[in-house]
Amino acid sequence: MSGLKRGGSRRGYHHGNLSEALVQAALDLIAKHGPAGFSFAEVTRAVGVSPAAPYRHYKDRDALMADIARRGFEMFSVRLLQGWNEGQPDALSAFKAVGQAYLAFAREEPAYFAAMFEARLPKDASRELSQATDNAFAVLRQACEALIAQLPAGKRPPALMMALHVWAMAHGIAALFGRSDSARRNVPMSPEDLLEANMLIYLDGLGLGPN
Amino acid sequence: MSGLKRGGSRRGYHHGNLSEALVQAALDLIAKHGPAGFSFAEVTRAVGVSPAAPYRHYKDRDALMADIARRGFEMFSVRLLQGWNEGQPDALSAFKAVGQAYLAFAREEPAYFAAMFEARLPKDASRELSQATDNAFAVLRQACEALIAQLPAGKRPPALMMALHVWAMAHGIAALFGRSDSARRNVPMSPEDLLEANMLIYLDGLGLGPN
DNA sequence: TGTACATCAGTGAACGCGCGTTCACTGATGTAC
DNA sequence: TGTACATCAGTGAACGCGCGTTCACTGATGTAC
Repeated sequence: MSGLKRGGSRRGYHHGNLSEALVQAALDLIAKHGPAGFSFAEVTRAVGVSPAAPYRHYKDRDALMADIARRGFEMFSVRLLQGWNEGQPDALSAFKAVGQAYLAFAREEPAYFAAMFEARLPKDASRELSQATDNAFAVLRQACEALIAQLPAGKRPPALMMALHVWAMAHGIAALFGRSDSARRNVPMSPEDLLEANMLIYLDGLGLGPN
Repeated sequence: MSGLKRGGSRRGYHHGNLSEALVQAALDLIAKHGPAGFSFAEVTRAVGVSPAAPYRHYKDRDALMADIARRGFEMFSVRLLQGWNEGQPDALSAFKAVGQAYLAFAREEPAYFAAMFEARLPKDASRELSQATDNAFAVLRQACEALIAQLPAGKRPPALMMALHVWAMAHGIAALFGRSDSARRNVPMSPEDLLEANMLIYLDGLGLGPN
């Protein structure tokens, strides 16, 4: 319990939870104006601290952005894992739930989603960010491996390829049709239905159809 | 031949082709720093005109951006149509070529691609932009319809849904793995191979496999 | 063909503004004894 | 328990800069007669 103040009482000279508050304020601004749509200065004003305060916690704007993306990927991994639910009640249902979790995250956390995929962070922004990204992908891959295991040995696609396909399908639909914040092309199907149909047809093509 | 000067001689008081030059300069900057990474002022400096000059041609930065996106979608339609090549030599090959054209465009014209899909333009930015977007999608849909026609009448999926799926697959792969400009996740397959495999499995699932 | 005039397209100076970053500072907290 | 001191986290004023936008202007072009 590092003598930090709790509950955001925010009365004293010390904020107590500034880096957390900076992240939240940045997320608000990203949700409103996109990943490029906030300034370091604007964030300090939203939090109510001096413009020099963030430098105690982040080297610069990009470091804050990378931290937000890292947190995003960590939340994302959790959501995908919850969707997977250890493959229960059966692998196929759990697999669909992973796809739905992908779309739900894009819709419910547009600011994180933008920070993760549209912030143009340098690939080597931080070790932690790379790790968090890999972890999220590992969930997709794990789900694919469980489905692949249901196929006869001679007909199994590479799990890596399948995971990349699933990622691309979910991401394509999320990016094009599944964002609530910015105005996207509207189509006469929900992103959820669209993705489920897409994945079912794809799985059918792999021999994982209802047979 | 509206008395415009040609060849960018750019000696006189009048530029002669300023709006074109502004677009090109903006594309250069977008390629380097992303869709949010250029300012009106920076563009005028690159072109070598006064900071007030663009206002004769564009109301503001967003209007320039929308014009760039419109041009991008028009080029995009042409490239996709070339890929389709009127369904020659056969519908399946032509269909794959459309997918490859999608990826080629994302790779070769990252600035246009970013302006089209990542600039967060308001959906009603301009009538011309909406029209150009619709035209590009119509090419995908047309290709899907040709393939669907090969299926027996009872087994035909809705062309709109199929076109949306194809768009999502191509876009997902392009956005995640197919951009040369920004550092993206690298994987041990080319985006082209990845997309071709994805589409083949999908088509197989629709009953359009090699049989 | 020549001339007067209207229109067009770019000028350049100016403005107020918000930005990122620095600096010496100071209040609050933690710790050694 | 009390006191002295070190460390930490936020201050607030200041800086130079590039931005978008405006304005009256002027050079170049097109056209009517």
